[in-house]
Amino acid sequence: MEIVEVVAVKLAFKMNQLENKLNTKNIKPTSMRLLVLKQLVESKSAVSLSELENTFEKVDKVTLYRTLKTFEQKKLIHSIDDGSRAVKYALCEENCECEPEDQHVHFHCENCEETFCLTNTGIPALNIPSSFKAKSVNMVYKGICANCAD
Amino acid sequence: MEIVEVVAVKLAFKMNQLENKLNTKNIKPTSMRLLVLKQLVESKSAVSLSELENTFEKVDKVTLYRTLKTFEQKKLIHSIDDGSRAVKYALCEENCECEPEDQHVHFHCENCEETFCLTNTGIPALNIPSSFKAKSVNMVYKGICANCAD
DNA sequence: CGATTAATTGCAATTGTGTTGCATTGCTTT
DNA sequence: AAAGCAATGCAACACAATTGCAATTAATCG
Repeated sequence: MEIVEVVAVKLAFKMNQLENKLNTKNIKPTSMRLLVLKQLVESKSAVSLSELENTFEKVDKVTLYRTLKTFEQKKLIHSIDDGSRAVKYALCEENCECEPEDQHVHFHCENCEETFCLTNTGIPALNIPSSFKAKSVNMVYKGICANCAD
Repeated sequence: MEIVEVVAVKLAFKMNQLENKLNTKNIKPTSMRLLVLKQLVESKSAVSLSELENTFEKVDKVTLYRTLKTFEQKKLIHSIDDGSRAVKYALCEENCECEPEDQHVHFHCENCEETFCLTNTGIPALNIPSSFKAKSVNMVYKGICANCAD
């Protein structure tokens, strides 16, 4: 088997994984959506709509916007309000239902402006007054990230 | 002493308190700022710039914007990113330095859109990876508030 | 007090994100 | 192939945040 074929097979396999991810969440896997998902999988930090727009210069902003909305609604990704003007998005963990107990802490770097999922740091359950009925929670630290420190 | 005089004295006293608050934080107490501060003191929930704009129809939005920025910088008020499009502002507690240990949890109602300070619920210290240097933290619950429940 | 300087406020205009409506494309089903 | 529906692209809009500059007000000094 030629090298190129191997690569092609690996790519196909990868694409298949992405397709499965979409199917699992009941999202019809169009090529557009596969592309966006691929970008999200590969990115080390959360991305905003405009960042995504820059990645694929050819693609319309509104399409990306609606793609993200669909992904979020189907609980494939979650949105993060990091205090910057733009909402960021990142992949959910396996089996995430976006309930408070599924959610984790985020960190927003004031220097490079990137936002990271601290997936290992869950958000602790707090005793807020019982008259408030919480459905979700957003917890974001701001400061200097590992890459920008020193 | 006439009733009106008593009221006048009380008002003067109140204004004096507000003026003190500004002086303590090294903010020159202009009449504009006193007015905005008064509004902030009286409001039961956090306010956005546009809400403030509606309260004083005569006042320019930019003035209010800069007033809030000044207040925030001098740590008289803190800003809250509640996931709505607009940033909200609320008075700081006495002696607040806006460090993570001074900060408290907020609650944003998805029904009435109001945002409340849960001043009694501090934000717990978490163990985030030590490579991240946190300077501040924003924690907001979303759901249905006490007034909107039922 | 009047004149000079600095700080504050108001107005006009711009940027950027998020959003909707509608036309067009492309896929599915029969 | 035709009809129907979902997805995409284009244009336009809504609104928060922000900047630059002019006008006003407050503070300082002679």
